[in-house]
Amino acid sequence: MSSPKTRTRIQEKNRARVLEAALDVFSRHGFRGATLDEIATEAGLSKPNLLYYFVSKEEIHVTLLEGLVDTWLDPLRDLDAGGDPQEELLAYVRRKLQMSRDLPRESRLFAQEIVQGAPRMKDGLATDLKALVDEKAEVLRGWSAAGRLAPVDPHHLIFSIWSLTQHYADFDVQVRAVLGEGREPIDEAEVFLDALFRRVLAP
Amino acid sequence: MSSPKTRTRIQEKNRARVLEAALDVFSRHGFRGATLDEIATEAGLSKPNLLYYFVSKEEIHVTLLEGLVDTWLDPLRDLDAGGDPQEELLAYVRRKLQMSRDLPRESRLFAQEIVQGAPRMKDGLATDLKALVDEKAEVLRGWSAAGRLAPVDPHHLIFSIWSLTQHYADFDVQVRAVLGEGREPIDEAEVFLDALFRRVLAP
DNA sequence: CGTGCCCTTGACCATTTGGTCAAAAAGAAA
DNA sequence: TTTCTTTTTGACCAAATGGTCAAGGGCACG
Repeated sequence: MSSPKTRTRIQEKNRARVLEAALDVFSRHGFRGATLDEIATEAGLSKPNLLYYFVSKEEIHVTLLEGLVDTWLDPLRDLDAGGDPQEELLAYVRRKLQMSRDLPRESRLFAQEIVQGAPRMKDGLATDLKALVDEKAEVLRGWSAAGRLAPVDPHHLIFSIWSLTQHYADFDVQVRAVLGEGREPIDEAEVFLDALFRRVLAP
Repeated sequence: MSSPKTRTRIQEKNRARVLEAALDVFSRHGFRGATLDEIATEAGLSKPNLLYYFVSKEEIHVTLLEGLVDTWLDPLRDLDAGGDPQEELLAYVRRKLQMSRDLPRESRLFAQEIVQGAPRMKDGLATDLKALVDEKAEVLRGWSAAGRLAPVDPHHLIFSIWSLTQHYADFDVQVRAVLGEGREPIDEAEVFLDALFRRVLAP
């Protein structure tokens, strides 16, 4: 009945501008640290105008987060139980690293939400996320049992992939500070992580 | 001359209480998201009283961060160039994981500062941190060259240790949500990471 | 026990913040 | 062009925020 479907061209465009600006601001300062003024300015709208498209600061944040979860899990969904275990997992690592390269703000937004205790998405974690991870963990367990993959805890293996790839987006400043100028962190990470996981995954 | 050394017992005690409370609040909400009122309340002091011990919100944050850097790097300093490569590095992993267990708030405070671009500690990163890491990276390179350690990029190896261990403090909510109740993430991580790094480090 | 210093606080302040509202401006439809 | 709806905004508001200040309370020490 009251499905919020039909959107004007203007609505479509301005909501997108708001979300784009909000992604920038939220990912830099976290939810509490972000201000509507800053988002509005960066979106090129007045504050009341911004609140014409989203009823509250929280709605913007939640909208952003919701849109993000799927994007975030897609690479894991693509893991094919019918494929070659090592190649499937190495491809997953590559896809996740690619996301750190292409969507660093999204990664940091996500990271901040989790670090701060995920007050606005705990449900999603314990349901959707857990369900998908459990499913894929079962696949990994099967591979291990069949001797096609090292006998490692599948959940922690998945954590290790998340952690190692997202690190290059979330801790970018630190990584660059330590490596010094002239080095391209993620290019190097691609080589490093490929070698690392080849060793880790071999049966 | 104007060294801020001599501190009353009361000063010592109340500064400590403030820092303790601030650690809690900053690690939960980040710098901008934290409020003096919240810190004051949690410290059991009035706001003006709090500002008697620290001149500003920023000074509290900086004090916290400064005190943290050393603690954070100590485990790496302990890496002994004279020891057995694999055992030295595995011990480093264990020490870092122990810090995730014992000092999760400190880890999250640190993480938030980095994720937000390290506006209050960029210098420290590019100087102190880089210097120590470069030094230890040289040790690792030597080990690799001598065939006592896998031939991996030493900087990225160190990043991988940071990332994999701190993940269990910083992303605790997510890890627990995915694992479900009744599992002790860091206990499991100890086993998992030991196995992982044995494979990664072997020459 | 008095004196001087350290500590504490209630009252206060300017600014910022998330959010409202009525009215004007700009489209869209006729 | 007229009418009706969608967008946009200036003015406004209550609450929160970082921070100040003068005055009162406590404590140590002679």
